[in-house]
Amino acid sequence: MADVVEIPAGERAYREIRRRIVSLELKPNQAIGEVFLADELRMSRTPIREALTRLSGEGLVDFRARAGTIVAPIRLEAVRTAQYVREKLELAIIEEAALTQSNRAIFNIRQTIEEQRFSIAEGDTVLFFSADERMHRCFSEMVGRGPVWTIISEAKRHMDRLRRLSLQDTDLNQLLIDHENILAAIEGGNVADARSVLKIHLGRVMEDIDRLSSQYKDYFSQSEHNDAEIAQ
Amino acid sequence: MADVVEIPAGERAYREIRRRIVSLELKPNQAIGEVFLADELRMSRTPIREALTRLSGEGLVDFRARAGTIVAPIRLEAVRTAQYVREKLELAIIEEAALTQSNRAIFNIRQTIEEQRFSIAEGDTVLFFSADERMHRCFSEMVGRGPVWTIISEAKRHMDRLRRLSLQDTDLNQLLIDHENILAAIEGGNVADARSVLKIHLGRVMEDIDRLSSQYKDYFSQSEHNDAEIAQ
DNA sequence: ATATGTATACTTGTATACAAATTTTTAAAC
DNA sequence: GTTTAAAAATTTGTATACAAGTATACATAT
Repeated sequence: MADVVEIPAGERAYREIRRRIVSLELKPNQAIGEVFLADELRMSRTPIREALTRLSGEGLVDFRARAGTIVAPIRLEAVRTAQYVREKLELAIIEEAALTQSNRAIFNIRQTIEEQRFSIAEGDTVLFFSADERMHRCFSEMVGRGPVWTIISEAKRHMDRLRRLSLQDTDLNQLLIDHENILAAIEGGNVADARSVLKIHLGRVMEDIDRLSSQYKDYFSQSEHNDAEIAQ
Repeated sequence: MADVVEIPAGERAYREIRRRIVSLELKPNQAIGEVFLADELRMSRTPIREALTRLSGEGLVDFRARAGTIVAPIRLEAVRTAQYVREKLELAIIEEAALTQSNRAIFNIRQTIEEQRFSIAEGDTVLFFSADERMHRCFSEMVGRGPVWTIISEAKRHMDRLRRLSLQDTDLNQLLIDHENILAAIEGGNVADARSVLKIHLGRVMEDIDRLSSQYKDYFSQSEHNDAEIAQ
């Protein structure tokens, strides 16, 4: 008997608000009152508050005590950190991947690549990036490091919003070619190639930062000295 | 005029409960009712709930809908992931550190090492590990990657509880020697040494896992297939 | 026109009340 | 003694009420 599980309001709120933030439907620095969201999502303030609390922990929402809540600005420092973390971890993973021979994994990766090709033909950029995510996750999973992708993914949230901004002018075909080359290197067991192609590939994301951060100036944090606090 | 800022109840609850969890004052798998905590910390359930929500996001607390809340068991999978992430990131950082010459940073590191020596003499293991943390953070900061340590630190929380378990039988002097060797390698600009010593050093933490996980069996998760969920 | 002080409206922080689900206890039947 | 069923107690999930701080609008003085 399949138990139909009712998704709790707090969970729904969390997912929906996060979706709106990373999709830029809610813009960085935009004020989001709790009553507004509660009204919008048809629930009381309590689950909304739970969702905002979680999002605040992830750095996507900033509380300003009794003065309002805002979508966190894109912090270039956080983007820079995410890029560093991602590069170090994913390079280590791709290295192991190239040393692993798994037909199953190769098949999965190829499938996401085909999906990317399709999404380019359709002009569906959102689908492209979701397939892209799946592919990178495959790399981690094929070497038994699935949870590492979760860590990368969390560190990457701020970067994801930046990526959204550059969606229009990104050359998706180039990214697709990168992906094919990475897959080829993995299949061929060519560690050096896998590393170098991936490194270049990951670097492309950072290329447009200067342009974007001046074009969408009010989406970014100005101070630059807002570090996430951490009590030992 | 120095504004005396009142720390909000939710924040106090979060810090206190987290402290009790990582210090093993609250034991893994132990039930922690919201009313109990509210009574204990002299506040209502609302800020307690906020704290637990945040801790749940960090994987230190598990909610079981309407059936109670527990301190999350130590998940060996999470420990393994933390070890991997830490090693890859910190090795990259120590490499850069060895290539950086900063008297200021060297001084800071040496100071934490002296503090460690003092804490061993005093038999204060808690102080030792807090100085240890500060030292590792110094490495990140001296190469301009402070926020990376935050990421490591978060990934590391499960490992921290395991470490607490092994406090008694750990040879702190050996760890101190490791630290001195790492510092020497950094000062000498010896990248290879810095890497290899740190790698061995980080590996020591994992040595006692088998013994501990059978000795304190009920502190650990049994299933081993509890991955943190992540919606793309 | 600009600056300043005050009142008002708004927003979050916290407490409390209530609903819904789960676990535990209790009782009964076998 | 064991199993089953029902009832009670416990626990979280959500809504609402209220408290307290913040920002805004407005009047006033310069």
